[in-house]
Amino acid sequence: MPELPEVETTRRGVAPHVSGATISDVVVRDHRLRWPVAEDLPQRLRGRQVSAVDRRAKYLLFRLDGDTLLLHLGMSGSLRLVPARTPPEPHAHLDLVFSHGQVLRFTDPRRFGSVHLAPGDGGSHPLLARLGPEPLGDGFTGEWLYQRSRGRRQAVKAFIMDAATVVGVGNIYAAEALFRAGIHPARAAGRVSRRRYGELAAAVRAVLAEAIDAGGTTLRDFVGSGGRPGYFRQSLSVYGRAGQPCRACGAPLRLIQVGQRSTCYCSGCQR
DNA sequence: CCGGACGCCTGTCGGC
DNA sequence: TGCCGACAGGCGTCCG
Repeated sequence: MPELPEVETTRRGVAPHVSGATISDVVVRDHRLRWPVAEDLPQRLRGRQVSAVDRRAKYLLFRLDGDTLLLHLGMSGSLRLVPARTPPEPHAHLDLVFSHGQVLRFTDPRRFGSVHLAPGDGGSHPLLARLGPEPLGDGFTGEWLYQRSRGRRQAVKAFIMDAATVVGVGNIYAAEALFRAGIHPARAAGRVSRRRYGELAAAVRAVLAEAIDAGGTTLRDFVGSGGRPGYFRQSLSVYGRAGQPCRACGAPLRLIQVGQRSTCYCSGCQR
């Protein structure tokens, strides 16, 4: 489900309700996530205060005193704030129960999500240690993409979906950014010019920022922490529109496989 | 080092 | 109606 805009939407929804709140209990209904939930997680979290909720890549970071709880939503995960004693729906695997009476509930049918408690700011955790720059931060530029891509034969779409290149760009927003930049998704990363990487970096930033403003993209079941869907879907130019006419040139949008992922693009607008 | 394939899960949808 | 395969917003790991 979630790429960076959906995770950021979740963060913004959750943070005001849990920042400064104390975890009174942790309920783990199913330990079988992407990695098994640590058996001692409840005892290590109980009684601790959340000072802030941050985000790095697609991870939510719950700041505790000296530690950080890393939470990844995987493909189908979502976080909801619900009143205490709300009966759990199917796949509600984890609850953080707060002393103020609200429960932060993690629901994830496919169980590709994960929860880890890491020391310090979490930055040295193996899952975070090798991540590339944030797309909305200063470290992400066309020049960075250009330098990093020299000599690489990998498709440019797979290249920008690699978290070592830039974090947070998944299948939807990679397709959208490439459309905006006019770059064919299967073009070798090493054969994209410096000028076009400048345009691609700008397109990635713009599409992510717009999607955040819209509360993310809801394809089926994504909802923000308050239960509202994102409405960026109506702004998608290519993702999910195979066979439909390009809004720019009218040509039917094509569907191909790039790096084992379905990829929609316009053969007229993207070269 | 690089890049491609695979696997982890459940739910949904289209075709027969 | 039922079954069956394909596919889905991610990503770590393995292998050549």
